[in-house]
Amino acid sequence: MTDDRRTGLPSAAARGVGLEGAHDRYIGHLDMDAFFAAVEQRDRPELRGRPVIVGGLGPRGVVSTASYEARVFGIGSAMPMSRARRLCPQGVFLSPRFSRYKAVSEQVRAILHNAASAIEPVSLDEAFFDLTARAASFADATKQVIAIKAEVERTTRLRCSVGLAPNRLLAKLASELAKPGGIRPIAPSQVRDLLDPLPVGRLPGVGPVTRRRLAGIGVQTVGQLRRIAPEVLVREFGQHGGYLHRIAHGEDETPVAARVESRSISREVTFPEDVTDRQHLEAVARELSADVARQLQQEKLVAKTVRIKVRFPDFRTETRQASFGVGIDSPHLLGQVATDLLRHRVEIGSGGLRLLGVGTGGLHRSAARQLSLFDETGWG
DNA sequence: TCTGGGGTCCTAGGACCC
DNA sequence: TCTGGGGTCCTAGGACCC
Repeated sequence: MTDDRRTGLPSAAARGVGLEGAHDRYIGHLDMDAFFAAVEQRDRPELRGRPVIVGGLGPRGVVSTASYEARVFGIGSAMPMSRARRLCPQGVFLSPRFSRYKAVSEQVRAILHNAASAIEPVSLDEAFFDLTARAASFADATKQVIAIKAEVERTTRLRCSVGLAPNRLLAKLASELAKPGGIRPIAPSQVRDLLDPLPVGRLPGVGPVTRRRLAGIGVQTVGQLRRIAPEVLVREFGQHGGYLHRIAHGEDETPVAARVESRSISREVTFPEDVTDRQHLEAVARELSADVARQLQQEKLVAKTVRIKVRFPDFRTETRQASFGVGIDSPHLLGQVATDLLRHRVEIGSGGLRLLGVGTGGLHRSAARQLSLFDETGWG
């Protein structure tokens, strides 16, 4: 913001170092419109203009993406598929084809890589990118964004929405405002007028729980949140309170930077029907472990903790974990630990389980990878 | 309406060590 | 015999995001 110096000490301290003299950044956020459904409609022209719903087709599936035609019926992401079918019986219901989406996503990322000094993918259909080092002014950055959007749409034959703003928070809000298919620059001078009327739930990081708690202290809009003293927010929400204060002011110094390494790798399944058979559950645990191990090895990582996750028919969810002094990546060992945890640390009642998951954490590079690093630097 | 699957980050309590 | 405080690691759960 242009008037950062106005607020005084607490927020300046909370923002951390390096702000003084920092000049405006030009941060972009690109979001593919109704991505999974749009890819299906692009690949199969007969689906164009029809309500297309992509998601899990089993009895317990949920909607991943609904095309704009389907949204007219009130269908949206995370909705149970059973409900979506009731709302729109004539809809076209499809299982996701992730490898297809991933290929498109890589095309988009390549374009962004080429155009920006840094990019940070958020998911298959979303990415932040930083034009600060490549643009002479906000107007110049806007021109570049127009070109980027055109290239993405020409290459993929899909529509996207793009936001441009001084930071990630605002860029993300901007791309939402740009939907569908638009470009929305937010200049620093516009920030307050734009934020103040928004409901707090529109801010990233404010979910249902925080929204309810904020409503409890009389806060419903960003403008109201902005007027709450930072000390009050910190007292109520701890660390998160400091974050709330900053985003209410439209402040976000987080850099655009691709994550280097996975912090956790996991697989889980929700069964079509609750499973009571222990043998079956243990077999599934071993399969999930093998999948996790495969990915660990692919990424040249080993795990120091192994975790299982169970969900009961009443939706209660529990986790159990075990840690080790050395890193693990073998499917057999992972499966052994997972089945042990399942057998000895969880009370599975007569109702069985509706979900079983195997996860790993405490990841670090495996020895093999370290050796190859030595090789690369000529020390091998 | 009946709730996926893949993640990230944070919190709080307890063990253990110095 | 009673009792410190800090640091780190582990565990379980939870909020949130796409």
